[in-house]
Amino acid sequence: MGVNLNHLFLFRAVAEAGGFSRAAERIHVSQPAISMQVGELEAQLGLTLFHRLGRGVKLTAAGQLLLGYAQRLGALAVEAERAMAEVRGLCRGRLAIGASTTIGVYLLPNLLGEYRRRYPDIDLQFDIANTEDIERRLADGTLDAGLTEGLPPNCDEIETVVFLRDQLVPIARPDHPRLSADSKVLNLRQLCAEPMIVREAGSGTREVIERALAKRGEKLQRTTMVLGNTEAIKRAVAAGLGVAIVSHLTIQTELVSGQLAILPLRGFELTRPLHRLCWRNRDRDPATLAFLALLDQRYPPEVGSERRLTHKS
Amino acid sequence: MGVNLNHLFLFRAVAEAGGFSRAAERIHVSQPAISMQVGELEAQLGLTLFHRLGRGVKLTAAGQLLLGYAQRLGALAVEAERAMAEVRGLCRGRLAIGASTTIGVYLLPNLLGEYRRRYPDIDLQFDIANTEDIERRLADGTLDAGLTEGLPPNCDEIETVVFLRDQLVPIARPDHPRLSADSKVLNLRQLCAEPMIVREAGSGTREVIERALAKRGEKLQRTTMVLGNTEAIKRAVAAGLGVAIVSHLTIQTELVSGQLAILPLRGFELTRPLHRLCWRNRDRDPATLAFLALLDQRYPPEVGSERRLTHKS
DNA sequence: TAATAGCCATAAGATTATCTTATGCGACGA
DNA sequence: TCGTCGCATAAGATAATCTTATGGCTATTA
Repeated sequence: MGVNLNHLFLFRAVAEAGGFSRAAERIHVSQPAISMQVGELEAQLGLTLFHRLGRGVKLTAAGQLLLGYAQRLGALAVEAERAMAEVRGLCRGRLAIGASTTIGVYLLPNLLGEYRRRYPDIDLQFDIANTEDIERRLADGTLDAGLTEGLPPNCDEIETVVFLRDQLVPIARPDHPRLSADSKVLNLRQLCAEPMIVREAGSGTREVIERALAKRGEKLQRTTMVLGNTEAIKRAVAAGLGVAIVSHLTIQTELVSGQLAILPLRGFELTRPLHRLCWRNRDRDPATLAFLALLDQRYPPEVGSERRLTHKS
Repeated sequence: MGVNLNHLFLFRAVAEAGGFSRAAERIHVSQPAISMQVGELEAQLGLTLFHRLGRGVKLTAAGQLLLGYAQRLGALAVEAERAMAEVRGLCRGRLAIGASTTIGVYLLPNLLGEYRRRYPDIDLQFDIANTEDIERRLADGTLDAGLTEGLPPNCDEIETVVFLRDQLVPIARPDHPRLSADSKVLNLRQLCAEPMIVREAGSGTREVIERALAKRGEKLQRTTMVLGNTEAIKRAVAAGLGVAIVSHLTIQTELVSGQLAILPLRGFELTRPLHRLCWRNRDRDPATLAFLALLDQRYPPEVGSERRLTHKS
């Protein structure tokens, strides 16, 4: 057929070894194999590549010209293989992650820090966006994976797994009367009677809370304040303006520093699933696989949590 | 085995056609052939190169990276083949010819002019040197062919063919008494008695002359002048300082312009063989072959004139 | 000069790569 | 839910390539 890299590789070996036999020995093939390949190369090009001297061979003018190309082709091929090996070995690549706000602010930075430490050569990209955007950008390939609080998309190409159940907990200023030593544990009704700082209507978090309360026949009695930002809510609570229900993820620092405290609550637990979104298994590249592995290591996924559309099987 | 240009060519076809079947159709191979080659490529690299979507395929990140290399490799391979085709088609190459003085000055310029006209893209190089130098430079590859007056080298690697018998003729000023209308044709003894302008002792030309005369029992009687240069001899003869014996090749112009004339001589003819030297057949490149063909066309070689060392056969 | 060793070419047979045809399986659109 | 499209797989055929054995030519050595 046509000329391929093998022909050129053998040709180069001969040129550099100065003889067919020497080249054969050096690259561990039989001498006739070299004879044939070089002969075929010469036949296909219609040119003599080597002067056959008694002892060894010497390049012809055409051979010298070809040697330059053979070397360049060989070097390029090696470079290509190296590049591929780098992708395989996570020394090269790109990882683009999209996350919804809470995850993006309170969970992902740590995770990506660890990722960067493990694979410092991977180009890291990270965006905070709403669920809809993440879904769209996953579909068009702009993102490799997404982490969302919202409802998973109804698209079969995208795998959706719950990787963590986020606890929503009531918080208050540490000197809140309900936290005094002799105070009893709250029940749900008592909590609802507290002055409550909430997110705006339409917020996913608020909807989750209200739906859960409604299910228990309760509703918030005193929404003293409506804020559009979790951080603002935390500060308002820390200032003693009321209590609030927020994701456990968002208050780690404040719990440690004593700026906020969790109100003990009895007989009620409010969680929402956090979803890991990405393309189905066969299409993931190494950088993405490594990210998913890291995520699964930190937050073991719930078995059977994958949500997929109806299948024939 | 290893990755070769065929794998990459098919890979590229798929990437550019946007699907296995489309690529197969476009390059006239069966679709499974593509599946297998791309599959093997992926297996060898340990990477997925294409996202298999329902309809058609799409490059992965690794695939995009590889595509760049595949394109560069393909382009380089095409360039190499084109370069080889140019050498084959005499659109590229070098021709280095060495010649002894007489041939170099009076014969080769015309010949190389014709060569240049036929193959304008061949890089032409042309040196005048003595036979020994030419032989050496042929051996080390600095020259592709040599044309000499001297004795051929006793080297079996170099083919030596007589391509022309150079006539050495006696010349005189056109008003020389021996050229008058009623003068009779010279014989050899009479010529030897003329005042003769000769090359220095040791010159190849002079040796040839003296040997030939000695063979006939004659010798030059009156060497009036010794000059180291054929052109000087011609001018001396034209000035009426004597007669000389020179190569027929060197006096074409002067015969036409009437500056010199040939002395008719009876019963004696002096020729010396001119040799064409070059490597044996199997090692000649196209540019050299074309030169030899041109030489043979202008000066058909004597059959059986090739001189070679003793062989077993 | 003859014998010898080194090196490339060739032949025959075995092995490996690659292609083709036929078919399966999953995805998409009506 | 059913065809249709497109890739994957299997089996058999073909072509490319390798290896061992051998021959011829060249250069070296006695």
